[in-house]
Amino acid sequence: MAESDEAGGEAAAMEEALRSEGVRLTRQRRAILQVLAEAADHPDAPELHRRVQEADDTVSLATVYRTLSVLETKGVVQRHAFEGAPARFETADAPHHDHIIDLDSREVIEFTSPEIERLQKEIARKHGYDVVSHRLELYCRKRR
Amino acid sequence: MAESDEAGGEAAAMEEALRSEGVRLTRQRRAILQVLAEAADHPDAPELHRRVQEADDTVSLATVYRTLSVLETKGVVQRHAFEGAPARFETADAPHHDHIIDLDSREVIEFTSPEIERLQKEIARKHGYDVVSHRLELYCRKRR
DNA sequence: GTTTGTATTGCAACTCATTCGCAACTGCAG
DNA sequence: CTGCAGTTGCGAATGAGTTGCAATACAAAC
Repeated sequence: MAESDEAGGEAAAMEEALRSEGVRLTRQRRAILQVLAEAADHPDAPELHRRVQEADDTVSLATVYRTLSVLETKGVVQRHAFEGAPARFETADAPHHDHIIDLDSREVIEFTSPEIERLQKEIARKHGYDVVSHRLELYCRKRR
Repeated sequence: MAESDEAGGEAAAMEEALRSEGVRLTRQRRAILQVLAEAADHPDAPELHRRVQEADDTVSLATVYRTLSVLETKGVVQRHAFEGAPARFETADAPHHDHIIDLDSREVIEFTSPEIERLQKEIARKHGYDVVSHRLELYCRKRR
């Protein structure tokens, strides 16, 4: 069970990070962290809620939203608001990356491009700005 | 009055485009097109509504939304949903471009980068995809 | 011009994702 | 163990945008 082992480790690491930030660890938050650590995809809040309830059906959707906000401000998860859809979440353990969204399956593929990052900084500087954050999404269809 | 002249011409061009698409031109739509043509910024729907009402206070917000949808599907305006804010609109007369969003003033600056476009296509192809559309936004602060 | 059939409008009610108020509960520092 | 500030569940509220419906107004045909 390599996957759940890793997920367990990841969840533990996130708990540690939160504890050191003074965030209280409740039963609900542990359950949510666990589900997030296990998720290989980019679930939205209701889907996360569904999965969490399989382990603990006392967790409310409001708490899922509230917890996601806390986790986001603590840098433990990332929120992505893709076009025309509710926000989706992923753990922030992987280094920065951008996304390809499959328009047919809604599947999300991650990619990085140091070259694009460099160009972005360059463009911003040319306009007198520093990049604080950016969003790059490619809405795609399978090539055939 | 170079600006309003241009705006007049742009509004007329949009009307023409719509007429040829079989879109009925109402008083309300003309007023909205006029305001859009005059806008140098990227207003959101309520702001557009405010401006339209200065010329014709019978136009409702619902009609502004409905008209924007029509204009978008006809390719006459572009909708941009920047992070944490209602959608903003601009006429689709200019060629494709991406955006820098000033986090302090909320001002929007347009830019293009053929180089980034090229890299995007390349990355998508590498993953077996064709890019249908994309979104690239740089959230920035003035450099100092 | 007048008629006419359909597209469009204004209004208010509705949706959807997300947030909030509040009383009850519970981690966890002491 | 206690105490209490941080959390939770519930349902109500929010904000952006959409929609049903009856009234209206384009614009094509007379």
